[in-house]
Amino acid sequence: MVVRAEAEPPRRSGRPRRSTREAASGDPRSEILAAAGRLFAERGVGGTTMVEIARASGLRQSSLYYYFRNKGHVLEAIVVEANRVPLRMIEQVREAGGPAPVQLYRIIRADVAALSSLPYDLNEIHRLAGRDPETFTRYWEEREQLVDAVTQVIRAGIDAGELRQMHPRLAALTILSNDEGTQNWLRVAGGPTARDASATRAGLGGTHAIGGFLADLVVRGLLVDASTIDGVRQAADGLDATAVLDL
Amino acid sequence: MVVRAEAEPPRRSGRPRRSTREAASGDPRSEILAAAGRLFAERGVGGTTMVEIARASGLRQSSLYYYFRNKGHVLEAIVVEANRVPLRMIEQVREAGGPAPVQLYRIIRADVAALSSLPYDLNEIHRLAGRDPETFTRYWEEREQLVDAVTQVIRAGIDAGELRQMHPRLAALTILSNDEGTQNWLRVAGGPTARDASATRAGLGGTHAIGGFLADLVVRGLLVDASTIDGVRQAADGLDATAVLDL
DNA sequence: ATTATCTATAGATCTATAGATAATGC
DNA sequence: ATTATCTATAGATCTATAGATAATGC
Repeated sequence: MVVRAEAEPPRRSGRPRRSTREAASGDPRSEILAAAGRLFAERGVGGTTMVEIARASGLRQSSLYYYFRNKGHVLEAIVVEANRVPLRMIEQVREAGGPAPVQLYRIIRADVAALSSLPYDLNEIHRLAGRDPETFTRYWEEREQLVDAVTQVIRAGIDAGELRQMHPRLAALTILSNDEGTQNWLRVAGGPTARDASATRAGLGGTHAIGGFLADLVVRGLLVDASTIDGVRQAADGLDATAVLDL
Repeated sequence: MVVRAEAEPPRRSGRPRRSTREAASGDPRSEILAAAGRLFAERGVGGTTMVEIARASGLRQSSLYYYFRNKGHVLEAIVVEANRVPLRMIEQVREAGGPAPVQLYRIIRADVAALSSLPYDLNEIHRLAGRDPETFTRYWEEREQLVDAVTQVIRAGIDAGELRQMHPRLAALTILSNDEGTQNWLRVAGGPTARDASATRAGLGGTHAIGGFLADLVVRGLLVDASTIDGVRQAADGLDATAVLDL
């Protein structure tokens, strides 16, 4: 009898892969999605082929069809996550409570960080999801929830007299689109290559600093009394350092 | 393959088109670029074929190659315009002079309007231009000029004590990316269909109002004395109503 | 037997070139 | 003759299915 050398985690069976390089992380489904996400972000969905996704996940092209009916379904699986991350984040912030401006500050900063760690370009997801509403119904519903949640925080701030009188939904949409715009230039910032981009990010103080700058700018712009921004920032930092550090 | 020189009168000869529908506006080159721009924005570059571009410009697929060597060159021709419009606009604003915050206000509002009238998605252009720096050298140079111009306005404002102490380039990048983020949601805002999007735009007061909101928000966030925003807005409106109305 | 992969391939594009053709201009 | 378009098509993909195969599990 041969003694098995390694402890086997969620061991699968089936014919072994030809290519041993790549992959090896978790389950193939997730590997495929991760690889596809990276490629979609880099080359766009239309510019990415199943062969490329396969190669990037250590499989042969046809093996992808064991997990996904076609490229559209790969995209859909990715997109489902797109709103989830920010949505969960906002809920946490709202549960933690505190004044509306503080919540807003934390939401913006966390959103920038969350978006810039996404493996794909949200703006492209928007475009694609807009083109095929049938498939992406769920996406648009959750997107709506996201806008609603931010709108409510803003409305609460207005009612409390902390934020200026304004159109809350317009403000919410503007804020979210600012975050997404920021994600976009964090991706390409400063020039063509990824090296330049990360150098620029670093030069400007990193994602956290950039998100902080945007949060500062926006919240200050919304406050009735702009001079209270320092207190808001400190309160937001305080909370970040404890309850929701993991964001 | 004879490429036509930069002729001045729009000459008309050659075999007649099969399809009389569509086109007919100016020279074929511009028609192709306009059609391609629309399609690229809608479906992405990778998701657009030469057949589709041809059909949309009233030609047969192969006829496109009379004007452009390949799809990449069509894209390049479009991209060249991408920074030009905002760049020209910023120059005009700077020439018109006035306090930095007023200039900034006008730049933001005009930029949002300019971007949302572009026939393609700037964010995708960024991504594509980032992937092929060789072809898009000119694009990145002009993009850099754009960032520089805004940076200088901000620096002037800081020096004059009108704007808060901050990292001018970070602020400039943030502002430009906000404008672009706004373009993006103006495109898809509120949901899947174009009808919804324009309804949402209208419901929120139109492009001008949205740009105004963003300008208000950002400039207020940057001002040393936030209460001066009303004067800034009025000054910006005053100038808009005279010198640079055409923006 | 079940599972996860592979190889092979048809059918469907899509690109880019070659060469024909229908106008106007000389 | 020159120009702008057309038709036709080779060659290059790319997708998605069929069917084979190599593991483990029973």
